[in-house]
Amino acid sequence: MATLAPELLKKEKKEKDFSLPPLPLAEKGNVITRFPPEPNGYLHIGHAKAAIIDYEYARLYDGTFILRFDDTNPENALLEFYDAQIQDLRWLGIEWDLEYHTSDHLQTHYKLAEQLIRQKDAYICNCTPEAIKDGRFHAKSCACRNENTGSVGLDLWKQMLASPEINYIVRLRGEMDSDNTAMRDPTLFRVITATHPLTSDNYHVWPTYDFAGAVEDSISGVTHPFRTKEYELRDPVYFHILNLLQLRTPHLMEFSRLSIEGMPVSKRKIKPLIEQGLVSGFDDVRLPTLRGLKRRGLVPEAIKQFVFQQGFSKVESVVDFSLVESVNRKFLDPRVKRYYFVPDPVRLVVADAPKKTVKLPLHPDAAMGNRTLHTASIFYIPRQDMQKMKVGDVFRLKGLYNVKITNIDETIQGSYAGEEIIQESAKIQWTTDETMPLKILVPGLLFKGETFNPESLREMQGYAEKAVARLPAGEIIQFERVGFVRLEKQNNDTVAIFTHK
RNA sequence: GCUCCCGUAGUGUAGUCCGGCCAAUCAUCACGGCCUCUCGAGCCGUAGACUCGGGUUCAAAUCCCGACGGGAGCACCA
Repeated sequence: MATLAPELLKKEKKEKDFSLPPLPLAEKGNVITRFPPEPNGYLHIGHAKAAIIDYEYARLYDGTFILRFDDTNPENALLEFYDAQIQDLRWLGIEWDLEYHTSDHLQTHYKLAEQLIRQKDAYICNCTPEAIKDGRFHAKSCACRNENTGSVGLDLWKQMLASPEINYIVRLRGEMDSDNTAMRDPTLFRVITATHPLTSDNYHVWPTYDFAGAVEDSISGVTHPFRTKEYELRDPVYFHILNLLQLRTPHLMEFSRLSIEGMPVSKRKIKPLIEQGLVSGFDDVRLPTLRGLKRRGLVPEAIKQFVFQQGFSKVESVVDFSLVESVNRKFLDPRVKRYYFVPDPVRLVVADAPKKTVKLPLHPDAAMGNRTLHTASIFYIPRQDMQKMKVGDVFRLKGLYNVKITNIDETIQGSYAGEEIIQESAKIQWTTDETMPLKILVPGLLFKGETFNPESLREMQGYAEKAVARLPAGEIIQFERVGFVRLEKQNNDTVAIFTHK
């Protein structure tokens, strides 16, 4: 083949697909996956990774994909986030076959709990949290373990269900002497009296993640649940619970969390910044929340591809944002309109300027049409470019004609210097005196190491060409020689958010 | 402290299960060139890595042991 058609070999090598590795124990048509967010906040890039992997595997195997809200802690779940998360997922281009809430199934969970207690595989513990913690640390069990199970346990369980005043917990009879502390009789149910956004005050006994997660995965038919690595120690708990209940055990798998250098995802870090007014909210353009990324001009396809490129090993990685940028740029470049923006403008007067009407292409390659500009003798050009120039230099007003500099002062004086393109001359973007003043917000790294970077959001002031004023908010364009930006309305003003170069 | 997971260029990743075809893949970043009326895209090139130490073997990124480094868990959060 190498001798017959060497070009084929070459091409094969170049095409890199980021398709998912095959799933173990998977058959086409028989794969069910699930994405189980807790409705307690906005989705971020880490959630996106999980959701994309879950969703894409279901698709790859012609399977079923479930969106399940793990809302078993009424203190955390907030009504607004069910919807917000749905919107974020839709934006990502993810579709699900089934949607439900773990809180829909509390009665089932109660029945299973009862079964465990009856089997003496779970017990009611009324020790103090401190005692429990201490016991777990020292691998010592308490008296409740043997006393409050079976029929005695069942009785206490009924009391728990009957009154929120009975503040006991249900614990699994695991292995108190296990090396794995997760197995030292983990909590299965506890009393939480906060009002739940969906079930209101109807329930006050709530399953913990260990119980609810395992049970839901099993009874909803999930075949391949993925979770992040920090749950790995809880795998034995997961399987133990299902085995005791004689429920089907899915094929659990873990992958590492995805984090981006300088862009924290944790609410613990972000919330104080919002409260201090250092970031505008969870949709701040410096944040890796889906909303932040969207505002910044990241497109869902790019996020998806970025996730694929990361793969999903168990290696912890801190990705550089430039990897995200480059993927995004490849999506944006072919389909985004070009305009001129002049940062830090300086006035240019071309004394003998011919009056012209020019059509400038909206894209260098793609057929996107033109915008029309009328020029006279007044222009604005970037100060930075002018600082490199001296009297006598010739540069080109990009797409227009050449100008020879005759004087440099507060303003630049120039003279018309012909139309033909001079290969080695600078081509500089410009506006006429018909401009649109525009501010570009330039996001940087929110954190440098562990400390907040006070210069993480800079501003670039300048003039955009007038046509930009007619573009709809939300449009992403490229300002030539500046970078990609997304336009946004902020109190009746249009501002641009710098996406990346 | 104990337990578990992980360790390939600056960053991310393929390869590790089933040792040889790996003088190690691809991307990104950096640098240089070509192309282009953009500092974008495209094309070409340069630079850059198997954490360390032992062992097994004819042969180790790949298997074994140990160290070191990073992460996680020891919640009535998920």
